[in-house]
Amino acid sequence: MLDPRLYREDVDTIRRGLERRGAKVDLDAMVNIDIEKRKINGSLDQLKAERNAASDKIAQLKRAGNDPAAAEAAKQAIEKTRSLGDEIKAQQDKFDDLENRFREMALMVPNLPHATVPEGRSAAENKVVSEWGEKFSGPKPKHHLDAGKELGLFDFERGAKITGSGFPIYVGLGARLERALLNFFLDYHVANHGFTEISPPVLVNRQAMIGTGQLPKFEEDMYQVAADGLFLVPTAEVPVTNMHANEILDAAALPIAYAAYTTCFRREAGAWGKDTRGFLRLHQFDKVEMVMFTEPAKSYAAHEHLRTCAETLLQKLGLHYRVIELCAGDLGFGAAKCYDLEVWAPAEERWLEVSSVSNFEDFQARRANIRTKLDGKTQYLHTLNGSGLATPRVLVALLETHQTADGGLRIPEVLRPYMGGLTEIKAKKK
RNA sequence: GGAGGCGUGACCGAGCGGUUUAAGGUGUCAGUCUCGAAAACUGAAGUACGGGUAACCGUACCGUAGGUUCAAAUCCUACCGCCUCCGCCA
Repeated sequence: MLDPRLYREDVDTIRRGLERRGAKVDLDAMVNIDIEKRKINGSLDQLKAERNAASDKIAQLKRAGNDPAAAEAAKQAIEKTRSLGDEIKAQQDKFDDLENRFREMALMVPNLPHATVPEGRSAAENKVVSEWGEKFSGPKPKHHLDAGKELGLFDFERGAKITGSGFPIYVGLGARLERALLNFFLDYHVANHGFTEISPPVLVNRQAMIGTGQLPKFEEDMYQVAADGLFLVPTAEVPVTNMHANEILDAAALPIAYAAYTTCFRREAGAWGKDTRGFLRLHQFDKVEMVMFTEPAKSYAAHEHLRTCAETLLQKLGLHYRVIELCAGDLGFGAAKCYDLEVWAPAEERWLEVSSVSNFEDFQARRANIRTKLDGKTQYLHTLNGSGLATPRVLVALLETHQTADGGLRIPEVLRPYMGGLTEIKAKKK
């Protein structure tokens, strides 16, 4: 959520920011509601002040006790004040209605892009910031689906049988490899990057989903448990950020850095037909998410730090990747600035997004009411998060990058301790 | 699932219709004392919105949402959360 004061004091800033994003919002309607709301608020406050004064007088008269004249005066005052209550109630209802309408609209307004975010309307205009490692050379490896199937690492057909498409089953060494990746990610962040490990619920309530910005706008992308009014998390960002909702965090404890592994659930409602084959777009996948809470002045340094944390993992896995800086038009709903990490898949012959590192500034903190006391002032802090990392696409890149000549898979050194020392998943002899 | 208890400021905790301006304590900040610190003493200090150049004034906020009343932290209803006991299951 944006600072509500902006709608009164500097609508142009909002207008410009939304234009950069290409977001359509009826700002004029919001401004008008706000003006009307304030008008009513003024007269409402006045009415309440009158009533309070009258009530005080009544209290005084009553305290006079046995004086019959005072008792009579009190009776009359009560009679006179009664109608005030009705008027207050009517005005209050009008005010509440306007406020609710404003809030509903405000929750649908995306964050404003940071000044450093490049201009652009779509992913085509994103900027490549850096590239690490060398482009795969040599004969084109087998496609990850074929390679994985031959090695017996996963089973899409049976996953579809018990649930539907987009819900793969990991089998044998495939399951272990996935678990190895997650353990490596988590252990590495905790041991080397100072993150505290969190294992949160994967079902959350509506308020949490609003707090991080998934709702109300993206309800159709979320899996719901209707009977309990709960949602399956699309990312650990939701429970881990909202952990601190309605709290005032000790400034001395900042920055707070959490790393959380959860399964993630996404309906991908708007993505029919896109990447439906294989691992590239799943309804259920596993991810380690990094979440940070910082004081406002330090969030951009933290943003770079998070990006580095995610990059390190890819380097340790020996994967060729690049860093993308999203342009204004491609930014996610709540992000003020965002880097994507894309890993190269040599058989797929394209870059695959494996991490999205975003700074939300105070956008989520306002929604979830997460504050800190800084220099004697209570204020919203900044939240950030980034994947570190998501397994399916990393697995794809591993299968295609570290494939042996006969279709086996070399296990990167950092994963071997998690694979019982295994150095290679060998191709089955024909 | 059944019965009972409890949700109050950064934290603990009193208040259970009207001088509440939410007592008291802890913690925080400033001052006195001290070479400096601790202790002690004195004082300051909530958040949001609106009005005003400002001092300040008004309004709202005691888990959440309704209700009763001239007036609600206080009474009523529902919901949420926590605790205790019982039952059931691991």
